[in-house]
Amino acid sequence: MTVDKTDLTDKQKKVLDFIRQRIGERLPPTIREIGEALGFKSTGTVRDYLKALMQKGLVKRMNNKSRAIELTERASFNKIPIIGTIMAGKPNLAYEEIQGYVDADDLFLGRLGFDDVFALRVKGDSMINAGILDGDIAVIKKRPDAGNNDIVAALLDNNEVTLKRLRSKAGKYHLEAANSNYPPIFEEFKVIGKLITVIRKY
Amino acid sequence: MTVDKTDLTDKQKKVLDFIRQRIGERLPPTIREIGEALGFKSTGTVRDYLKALMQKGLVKRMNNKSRAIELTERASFNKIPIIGTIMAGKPNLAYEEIQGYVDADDLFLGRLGFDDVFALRVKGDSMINAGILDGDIAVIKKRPDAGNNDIVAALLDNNEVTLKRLRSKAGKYHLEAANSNYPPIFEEFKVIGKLITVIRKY
DNA sequence: TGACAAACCACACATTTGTGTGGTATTTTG
DNA sequence: CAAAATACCACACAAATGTGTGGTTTGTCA
Repeated sequence: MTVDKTDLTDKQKKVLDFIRQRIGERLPPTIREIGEALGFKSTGTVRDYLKALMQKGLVKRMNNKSRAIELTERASFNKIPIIGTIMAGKPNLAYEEIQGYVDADDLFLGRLGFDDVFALRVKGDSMINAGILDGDIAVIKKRPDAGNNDIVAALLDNNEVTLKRLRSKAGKYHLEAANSNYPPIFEEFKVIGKLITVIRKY
Repeated sequence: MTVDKTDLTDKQKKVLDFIRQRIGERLPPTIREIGEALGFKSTGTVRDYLKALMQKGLVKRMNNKSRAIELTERASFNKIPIIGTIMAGKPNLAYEEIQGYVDADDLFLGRLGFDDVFALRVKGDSMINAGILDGDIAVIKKRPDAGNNDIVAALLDNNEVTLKRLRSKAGKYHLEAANSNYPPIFEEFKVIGKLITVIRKY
């Protein structure tokens, strides 16, 4: 019986979000800080919530230690999910085939809302002349202000997601590989997001 | 009057390192946790150290809040300093011309000792065929186990630091660019470190 | 020499923080 | 319907934690 994030009640989500926010900002909160922030007048109330979140496996704690609240990986939003690979993407980017996580940090991502950011593992050599290699991690920002010459993740008609450079010619956009072996794409496509960071590990 | 890290005494460095370690692992420590870890029998001792570190601008605190110890950017080792540029490096990698910081995280770097890791901004196109472009950030691990075919940061005789691929031929090592416009380097050189990560921000 | 900083200690005290017990009311579920 | 979960509260208590005062010793610097 796996526990799903959707098992959480709205209020439990709010508590979890607050903890996540505080951990991201600085420090995990104390029980009373949680209560004050969310309007609970009793520490017992907060403890009830923490108990629920622990039972659902989203939170870990240490006894008798102040602020010793941790998010489990499942609950953590410091980690951007790596969804599928760029050449074999799904039309909707459901968090179904998460391959792993990339740690996001403000310095890399400029303090973005994590909801709008995800990462894809690049497959293939179609962007090789832009210095993007097979196996690289492409960090993409959704619903972007993508414009001419930006590198974008685009959804094609055949439900493939591909990373290409966006070009405009005579008012019409098309996609261009950075590899002369690949022809430009003039078919219908939808821009999913804009490439903001590339990471390669050796 | 700028404060330099070298202003710190050895003991102060140890305290700072411990705080940094704990923040990286999980939570900032309490005063007593610092004392226990470093063998101080009095909370007053630890407070003296925190006071010194605060005066030197390396640490910030909040009053009456448990574990409310923060490292300032200058002291933070979650941030890897970007030292100079790869083409204009200095023979000793003193932390003198730090251009900025890169956030390191275990997921990117695999929980390395930060002392051994630094970053360089790549200048030039000599590694372009390895997908390393002008302006990229190259994360380097010092004193490495670099071997044949690894990309390394190497110190040349003319005191330049350069990023190249290490090649062995007939038992002798030389450096090779990933760009046919640049000839291989057979002169004397010293391997400083090995490339472990490349980061590119758009 | 005297002033000062570094590097410690002891200990009392205030405040913060976590824990535990025992409630009430409402909603969900078998 | 009864049981369980959710969603709260009050309050006492213990433990953890930060603060403050007042020391000692050692070495450096002017």
